[in-house]
Amino acid sequence: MGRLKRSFFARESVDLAPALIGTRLVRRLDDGTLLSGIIVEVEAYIGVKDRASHAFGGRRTARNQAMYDEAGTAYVYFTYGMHYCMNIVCAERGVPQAVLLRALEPDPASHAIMRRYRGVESERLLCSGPGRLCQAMAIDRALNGIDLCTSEQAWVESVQSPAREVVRSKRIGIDSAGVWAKRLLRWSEKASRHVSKPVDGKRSVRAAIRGSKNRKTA
DNA sequence: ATGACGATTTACT
DNA sequence: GTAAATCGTCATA
Repeated sequence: MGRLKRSFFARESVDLAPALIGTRLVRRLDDGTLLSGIIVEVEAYIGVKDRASHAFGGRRTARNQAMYDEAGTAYVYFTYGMHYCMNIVCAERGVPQAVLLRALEPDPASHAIMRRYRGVESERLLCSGPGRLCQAMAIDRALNGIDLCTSEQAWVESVQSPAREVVRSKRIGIDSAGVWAKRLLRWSEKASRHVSKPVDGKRSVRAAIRGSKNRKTA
């Protein structure tokens, strides 16, 4: 359906994050190829108070400057020397809030190309993680700072579909953020098998199988 | 100029 | 479960 407008993104990250679940991220390559997927997992980064945010304490650097731009701006950064992560900037200009896109349910028409970009066969592993989804969607530094409300390279669309059950949990990979590591600022579609990590308190299928085996042999 | 580290992923025990 | 991969970024000097 239609591209989401700036008014959709212009709100607090804790409000935007759950609203993004079930919408569609679309990427248009230079040759016109379209790649897309339904957003099934996101995290909110609350701003200067948020120890886990790149903008903690009001930090403003060459890397995170996009976080201070207007709502609907893409904030893409490089991390661990090999992966990209994509955020959607929100709130008002000058207020560094953003929502990290952590997982997509890839649309079937995109599977073949995503498999090539990712180098894996498993559909489940195509977009189930912030670095994975960027690799699958060919999202890199070049998209940092683009306006998702007007860009021809990437945008977000509303989707008509049955209500998706959304669950909250703790954010991933920010254990060193003190009390902020415990806040429930991650949202994911409960039924999705394309989420990057199981929600708190739920073991992965693999862990459950291993657990039952150990129980029998104990 | 330098060193520690990361909003991750992958392979392996 | 643990560890390696791999390099830009940021704080400190």
